Amino acid sequence: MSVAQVRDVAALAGVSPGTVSNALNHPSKVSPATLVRIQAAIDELGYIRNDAARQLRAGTNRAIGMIVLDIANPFFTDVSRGVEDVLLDEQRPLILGNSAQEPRRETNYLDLFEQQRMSGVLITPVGNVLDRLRRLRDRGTSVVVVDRMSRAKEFSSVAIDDVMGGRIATEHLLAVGRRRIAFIGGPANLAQIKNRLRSAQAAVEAHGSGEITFVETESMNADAGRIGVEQLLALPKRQRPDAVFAANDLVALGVLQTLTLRGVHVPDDIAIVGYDDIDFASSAAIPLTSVRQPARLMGSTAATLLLGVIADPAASRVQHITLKPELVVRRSTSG
Amino acid sequence: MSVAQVRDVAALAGVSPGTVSNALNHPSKVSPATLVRIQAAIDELGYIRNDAARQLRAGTNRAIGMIVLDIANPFFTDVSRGVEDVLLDEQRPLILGNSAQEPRRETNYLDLFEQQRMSGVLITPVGNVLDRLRRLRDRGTSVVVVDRMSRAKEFSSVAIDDVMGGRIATEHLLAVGRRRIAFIGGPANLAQIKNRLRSAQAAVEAHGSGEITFVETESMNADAGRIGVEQLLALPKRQRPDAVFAANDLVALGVLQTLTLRGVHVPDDIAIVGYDDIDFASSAAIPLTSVRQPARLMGSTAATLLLGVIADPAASRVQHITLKPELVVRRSTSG
DNA sequence: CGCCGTGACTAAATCGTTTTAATCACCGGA
DNA sequence: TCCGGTGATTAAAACGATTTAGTCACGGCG
Repeated sequence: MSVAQVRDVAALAGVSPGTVSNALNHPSKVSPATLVRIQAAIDELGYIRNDAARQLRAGTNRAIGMIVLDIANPFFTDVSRGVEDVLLDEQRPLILGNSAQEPRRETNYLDLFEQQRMSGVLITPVGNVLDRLRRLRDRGTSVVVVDRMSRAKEFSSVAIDDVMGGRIATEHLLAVGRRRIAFIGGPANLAQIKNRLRSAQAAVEAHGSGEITFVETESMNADAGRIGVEQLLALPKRQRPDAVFAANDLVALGVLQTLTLRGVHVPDDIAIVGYDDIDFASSAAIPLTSVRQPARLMGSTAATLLLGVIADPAASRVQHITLKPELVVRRSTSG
Repeated sequence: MSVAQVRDVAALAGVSPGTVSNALNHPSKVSPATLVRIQAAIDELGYIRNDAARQLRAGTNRAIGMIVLDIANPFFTDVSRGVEDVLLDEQRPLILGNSAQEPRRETNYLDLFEQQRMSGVLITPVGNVLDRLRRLRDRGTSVVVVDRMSRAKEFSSVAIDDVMGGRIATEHLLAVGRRRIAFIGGPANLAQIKNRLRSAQAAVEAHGSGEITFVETESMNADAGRIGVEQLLALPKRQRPDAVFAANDLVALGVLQTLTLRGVHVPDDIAIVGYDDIDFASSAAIPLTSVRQPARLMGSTAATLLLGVIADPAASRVQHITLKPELVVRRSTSG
């Protein structure tokens, strides 16, 4: 009995363990007088409930699990902030997992969440986890997909309109007179990449003049941007693009740095549009024009949606919420 | 029996629940033949162990909890990466909590970890949590303090030598001919700030010429840098510093952006040294000289230390490991 | 006066595993 | 032949809470 248990508290307060449990979980069922006696006993013994035992008997874990693509990307930490905003009020702990875009790690976290019988899971999927998500749902864990329209449409989701994002970025570049646009990002099979690229192409076609080339990268960090833009600089000068549309701001910053180093002027020679509008976009020495994604709002929306499903899994119908991005114009496109 | 349990698996495999448990936890005690039968049954039923029950009986939660100061700061995500590197091999889940420098949130996470009977906790404390940490230890949860020398010396810790960091940054500025140095950061009561500032002052004194002014800020992000440097630009030109030593890279980036906007040349007019050497430091358009902190190494070291304590809480003695920072010179101080 | 409802509390069952102690068959050595 | 040891398995206890089904006293009402 190195650590206090309900029975110790009960003994000290002169009641039964059941009453202590009621005091903790259903205070209205206990008389005010004993309530204070029990509280005093708890304080004196420094009692902390054993959550495993509670969970086993109660059958439910209040915690919410979340799996993000890349915790090093400020965009995702912003999303998690939005989730926390909502969960904190509900007194529900958030367990944050980082898949780092590796399916193996994603699976590890899904295993963990499944073993823990989480009440809910928020996920930006990387691998093919549809079956896993179904199984989670069948076991009573509610699921909401974040930042990616769930393909099977059977899970509620919150996403940001990538088609619109691709369009407004491209239209802006066209409006400031750019015609040869390079889209840098990847891998190409990511839904986000596909949508943004496709709608950029559509925007160019609608405009009637201009062209888009696709420079595919393996990942989406600053190094990828550096490598991608080197390919463009290797081209003969007249074939070079006059604008870069980067798949996210990390890539854009890599591009910006390399161009500056090479003496290419931004935006006069090459304009740059990024994506996400992370904090660093505005603190770059040449502030980045970027497609702002309401990351925090997406997080809080997803969390609210999830709580709804948890409250009544049967009644709540599947919803797909799409938020609108917004172009933030800065010096990198309008010198 | 909506979800499969050990007894279902046992029934299907034609063995007892105890044998299934052994197959899962002590495979060597089970004959190879039944091992495969049990595995087949598990696969067929899609059995997932109930971790609450396991934990209750086994008395131990394999998970490690970690509380960081600010998940939006790349420095801390790097630290967590280092922790993950180690834990992944050990098959131990990492539960990441963000205190966001708010004592209330820190306490929430400590409550959670205590209720869950975590086997270990890594923490960069914000509030006064010494009593809480002691209680955790007394209940069998091992504790290691990260990035801050634990004051009471009773918990093992890993930190990075701030005194040395302040010194090498300052010596570098002096070596490239700077004499009027402004230190921007805060709040002043943070141990890190104190140490870095004090040793910078010591370095100037040792050098014999030069001076340091302290511009205190409320927090340590890009906005703080912008605000801080505006104060300096308001000074008459001859009183302006010729170098800025920023308390971290976020601050430095804010400084850099403002100076560039105002037409002040970096590094000719004002040189800048940052701290942390986050990825964005090198992708800034004028790459930042910065004091590199081995964040990932600190994370992995802390995790290894923690695993040692967990393995044998009694035998392992308290250790305080101090890692060395390293100056990375880039264009912001050497045009 | 008898009955029922109610508020406060308790004893005991229960959650799903892991662990302990026991059983059983089999083998080798004395 | 008997005994001890070993390997594989099982039955049952145990973990620490919550919940269920009472028990008990009390008071109001017909």
